[in-house]
Formats: sequence, structure tokens, C-alpha cells
Amino acid sequence: MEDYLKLDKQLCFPIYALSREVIQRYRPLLDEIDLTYPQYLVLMVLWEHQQQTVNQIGGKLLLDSGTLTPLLKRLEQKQLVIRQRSKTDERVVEISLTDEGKQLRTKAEQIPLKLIQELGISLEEITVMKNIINKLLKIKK
Amino acid sequence: MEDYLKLDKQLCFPIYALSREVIQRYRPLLDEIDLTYPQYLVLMVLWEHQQQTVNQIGGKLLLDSGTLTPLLKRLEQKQLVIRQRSKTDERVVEISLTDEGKQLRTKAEQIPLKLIQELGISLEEITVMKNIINKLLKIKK
DNA sequence: TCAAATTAAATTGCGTGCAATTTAATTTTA
DNA sequence: TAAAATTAAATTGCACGCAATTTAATTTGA
Repeated sequence: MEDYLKLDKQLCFPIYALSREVIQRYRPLLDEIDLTYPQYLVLMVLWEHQQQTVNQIGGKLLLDSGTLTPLLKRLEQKQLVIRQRSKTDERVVEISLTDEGKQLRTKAEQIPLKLIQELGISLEEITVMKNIINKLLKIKK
Repeated sequence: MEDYLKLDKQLCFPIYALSREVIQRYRPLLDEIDLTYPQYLVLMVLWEHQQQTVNQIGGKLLLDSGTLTPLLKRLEQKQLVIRQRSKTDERVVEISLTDEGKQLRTKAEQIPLKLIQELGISLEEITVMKNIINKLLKIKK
């Protein structure tokens, strides 16, 4: 008789623990550029797309305005992004990078590789993990 | 030239997104027994070990007293656990289950299987994921 | 043995996450 | 076309997570 309530039988707990562990690993690197992990993710979206609405960012990061609005205000205070209402649709807020925000990209460039190395995970393992995770994330409600 | 700053090149973002997604999947099931996911994890530790110090729980869940103290106070308010200073070492707080806390286990029993089914993940994939994750978690500072 | 170091929780402060509600703008439709 | 429905952000409220500090108890070591 299996005991599915035992911690070491769980899959979800390791995922939850790993997520926090990975963010911990990022911290010293992100501290150097004064960013939190979610703030770094938002900037990653903007480095790739220059301008995005709050909703578009939320769609990519799976975060809602309740999380993003205050986070974006903090990035604005740090002079990394600009928030402005769309001219064509006043409901929409468009987020774009300041020059400072664009420049931060250079400093951030080495972070992903450093992290992979630090985690000591092989490229094959990364692929396997990503495939399973993407499959799990795709089965949305 | 690879662009490691692209979101879809990342491993860490999928892990972070999956962790939140999984907790979302738990929510409706845990709502029925009025628990958050971290509260459920603490109870899982106690269902397995009856009595644990704050530090012992923190060691198993990788959480510190800053997170656990208020969480445990909430579980105490719900009459699910008892918090009491150790007689032999006044610094230590021992956490044990109330009868109500013990009984909750029955209701929680079906949750893990339900979740695995809902996620649509195979037992083999679970094993693969867990092996990689455990390897990553083991390489502690 | 007793001051210094260590340890366990608690506290403080801040930044998420997210449900639920609110506000304001736009779109739909009767 | 004007009320109803929808949509995008913002707001509110609560529960983590975690760094840093504090408090109190215990252990160590000169």
C-alpha cells in the first residue's frame, strides 16, 4: 500500500523546492544589477520585444496585473522602463525600455550561462526537463 | 550566436512557471480543506512524523523560521497543530498535530493521485523529472 | 565558571503571487 | 445608438519567501 502523502513520493514538492532553489542561485548575480528574479524576467521580455502591454507581458510570464502593476512601478522608479497609456486605447498601458533599461542587457548577458554552469546540469538533461515541463504547461485549463 | 536571454531558451523560467502552475492545480483541491500549498506541505511532514521542531520542518521543506513561524501560527489558529516550547531546551518550539489535524489526513489522502492524473504525466516522466531535480537540489552550497 | 560564541525562533521589512473587486474605456447588441 | 457586456489595469487584502536583525537560551572555551 503506497503512501502518496509522503514527501519523498511527491513530484510537486521537488518542483516547488527546485524553483525556489534556482531563484536563490540567481540572487547573487541579480543583486549585482539590483533586480529581483521576476523583474529580470520582465526585462527579458522587453529586451526581446522593446514594447509590450501589461497584458502581453503577463501572457508570456503567466502573471496578472495584480503582480505586474506594482512590479512595473518599481522598474519605473529605477528608471528602467516607461509606462504610458496607449493613445488608441486608454485602457492599455504600454511598457517600454529606457536607455538605461536597454543598457542593462549587456550586464545581464552572462547570467544564463553562469547559472547553467553553476547548476551543473547537462544540455541533455536541460532538454529532457524542458520537454516534460512544456508538455505539463501546455495542458492549460 | 545564441541568445541566452530569450525566454524560450531558458530552463529556469519553465521551472518557475511550472511550480506556480502546479500550485494552481492544487488550489481547488486544497480549498476544500481550507489549506494553502505550503500549509499542506507542513501537515504532510507532521502526518509522517507526528512531532517536529520548527527547524526540522524547515530542514525538510527548505523554509526558514521567517516563513514558518507565521504559517504555523495560522495552522494553530485553525486548531490543526499545537506549538509548544521544548521542556529540555527553551529555544526550541515543538509542533504536533491536534486530533483535528490528524483527521485531516483522510481527506488529503486522495489529493496526490488526483493531481498526477490531472497533470497527465506518466510515471516514467515523473521518475525522470525527480531524478534530475534531486540531482540539482543535492548540489547545495 | 563566566564571558563569548552559537543556536532556535521570532520579528521586521520588502517583494512577489493571486483572488476578488473596482475603475475606466471600449465593444457588442438589442 | 444607448444600455449591457467585455476588457485592461489598478487596487485591496492576504499568505508566502527570504534577508537581516533581534531576543532568549544553551553551549563552548579560556
